[in-house]
Amino acid sequence: MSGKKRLMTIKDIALQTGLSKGTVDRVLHNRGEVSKQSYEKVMRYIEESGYTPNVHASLLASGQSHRIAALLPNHEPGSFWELFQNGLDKAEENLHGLGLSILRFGYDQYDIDSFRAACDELLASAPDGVVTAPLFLNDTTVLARRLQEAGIPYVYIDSKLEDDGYMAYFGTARYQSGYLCGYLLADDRPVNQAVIVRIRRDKNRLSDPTVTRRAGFMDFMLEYAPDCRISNLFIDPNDPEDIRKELEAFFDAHPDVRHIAMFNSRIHLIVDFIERRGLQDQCRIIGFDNLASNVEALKRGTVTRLIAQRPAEQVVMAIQTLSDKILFKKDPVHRDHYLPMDILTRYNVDYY
Amino acid sequence: MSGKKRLMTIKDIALQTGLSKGTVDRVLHNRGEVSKQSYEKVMRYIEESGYTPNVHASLLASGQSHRIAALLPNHEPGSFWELFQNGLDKAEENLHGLGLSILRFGYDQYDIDSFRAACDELLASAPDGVVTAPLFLNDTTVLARRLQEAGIPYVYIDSKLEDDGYMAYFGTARYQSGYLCGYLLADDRPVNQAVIVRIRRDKNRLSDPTVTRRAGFMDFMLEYAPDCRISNLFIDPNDPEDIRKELEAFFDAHPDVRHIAMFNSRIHLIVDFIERRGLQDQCRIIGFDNLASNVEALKRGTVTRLIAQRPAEQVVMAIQTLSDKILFKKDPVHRDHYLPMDILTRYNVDYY
DNA sequence: GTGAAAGCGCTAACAT
DNA sequence: ATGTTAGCGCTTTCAC
Repeated sequence: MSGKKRLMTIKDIALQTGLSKGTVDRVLHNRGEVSKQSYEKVMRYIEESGYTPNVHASLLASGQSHRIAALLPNHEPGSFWELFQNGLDKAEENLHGLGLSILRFGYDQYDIDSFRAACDELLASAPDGVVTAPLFLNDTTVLARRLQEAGIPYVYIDSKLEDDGYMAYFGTARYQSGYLCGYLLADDRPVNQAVIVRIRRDKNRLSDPTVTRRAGFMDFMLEYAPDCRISNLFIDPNDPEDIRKELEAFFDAHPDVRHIAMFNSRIHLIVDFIERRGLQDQCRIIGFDNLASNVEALKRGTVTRLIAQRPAEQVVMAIQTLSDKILFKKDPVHRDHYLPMDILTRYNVDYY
Repeated sequence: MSGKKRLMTIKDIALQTGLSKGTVDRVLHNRGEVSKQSYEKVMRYIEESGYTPNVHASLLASGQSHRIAALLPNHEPGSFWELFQNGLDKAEENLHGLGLSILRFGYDQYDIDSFRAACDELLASAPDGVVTAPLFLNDTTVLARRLQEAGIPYVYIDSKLEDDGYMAYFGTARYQSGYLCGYLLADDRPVNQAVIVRIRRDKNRLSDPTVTRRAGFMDFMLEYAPDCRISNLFIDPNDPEDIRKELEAFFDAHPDVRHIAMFNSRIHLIVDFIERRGLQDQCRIIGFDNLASNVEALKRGTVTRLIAQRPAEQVVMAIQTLSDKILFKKDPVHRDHYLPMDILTRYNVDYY
């Protein structure tokens, strides 16, 4: 087994072109200090021969260990952001032995000062690459600018800013995911009434993914169920009593509503009420994201569908992209990567 | 940027233990020819210090190029097996420069002799790892035994044999995918009649994925729509005229059937008929696999849902697993990997 | 049983 | 602008 098929090396190229290894290396890395003539001779030969550099030798010789910084909100157990941390753990495995490590920077997503402090720490650590999810729009823009100035590549996940300096983005298409939500809720059956449950809060400066999703949802409904009356109901996520009261009042006033959607990851908040009121078998309920509590409700049959956006995969791919850049100088082919919106039912969720 | 954090090397170990690099290496690789005393001194120091070998140096020094053999049916364009070839292409990119290459062995899935010939070729090439999808059950078992004897690790994709020697399996849960198909077809609405369209053919010795899927489907229906009359309709995939005739006869005899399922990748075969007869807006049609022709029909709205099984990802993960084993001696944590069954609708299919 | 030394393919510093 | 050279950490041969 294991053939010893000797592949071409820069030494071969040097020999064939009558130049030295050093010059070939300069060409390969666009380091300049090479005559146009030599440059072209080498390039031509490389293309003809299909030479590929030996990654192991390259990495060994340059012998550096690199670090990727991950800037994400602190996560309570079972929350949306924990799904991303799982991705970080997974990515870290892949990096093992490749001379790459991950530095994690956390902050309180409701405290902009903690975010700023984390940014400062991050920059002070002088990483070779950064992955982050833009939550504080303005301050992330500031961070982006500082990273650009330092020549540090950065990748957005979950959502992106249009700052033109990011190397890549991994996330889902939000408008489309709202549209899909409409389809899953209302396609193929008459729907006269529906309710969108929303979070009542002051969202000072925070990016809100649900706005775009709601737009997609409304457009679907406008087209396919134009006569459907769509209500909006606001709840306080941190006050179970408020949730109960609001839902109760709503369903007392609208006893015929059987279609419910929520555009954030908190569909689990209403599950308790639905089950207490015995509505679970009559309602079609669509939510987002495979948090443990959401998945439980899906498997019980209370939640009808979850639309999930592969948070861990977003992180893994972001880190992969950064390590390709850092180690192999490979740029991503595309900049924006819209990952699949997975439709989860009680019968396929176990395989995700 | 880029820290030069020097990690520990075997040289350090040699210095600290008062031995030489050579002896340390012998210990690290259990090559024997080392006194018990030295062996233990080294082992102890390694554990204390948490030394990790530098993979790049190791691979560079041993300087071998390895090969992974892929044994898959030849693929007509647009067919199920072509999706796997895409995975091979993708995997090959990742291997580039890692000293790993892929050898492809094809065969005619309806000609067992061509399969046997391919097996012989494969073994003659003495690869370092093998990935294959078991179609000819008996002969794949033979291959598996020969690979075991040769000490060559092999990975199954798409389906697996219970031969106890395979290193890993990547595929979907078939029974569950059939059950899911039933759910997508019949949940949440009354269904009195349904038809399963099947392929009429002689399946000599071939593994048939649809058997298990059908079982899952029937179990779902038995539980949730016990009164539904389920017909089976057989068509010849290579004879469009036969398809038209059979479908026509069926729908003339059962004009009220509005629910259709197919458990292989050929749902596209019936699309033409459905559209000609103008049934597309009245039928709920579920098929498997994201072949281009299936996806087109999904996007037009004729096919309602596709259940897809990530064929390319199966291949990529299989190759990844093999290369981890071959290059880094890493064994997979799990043996069997059931990949998600993706539910594709016209509104999320573009993101897959 | 152990040590010394050459060399894997590449990088980078230093000559020229 | 180009060539030379000394490693990077490990494997492997060969001598002792």
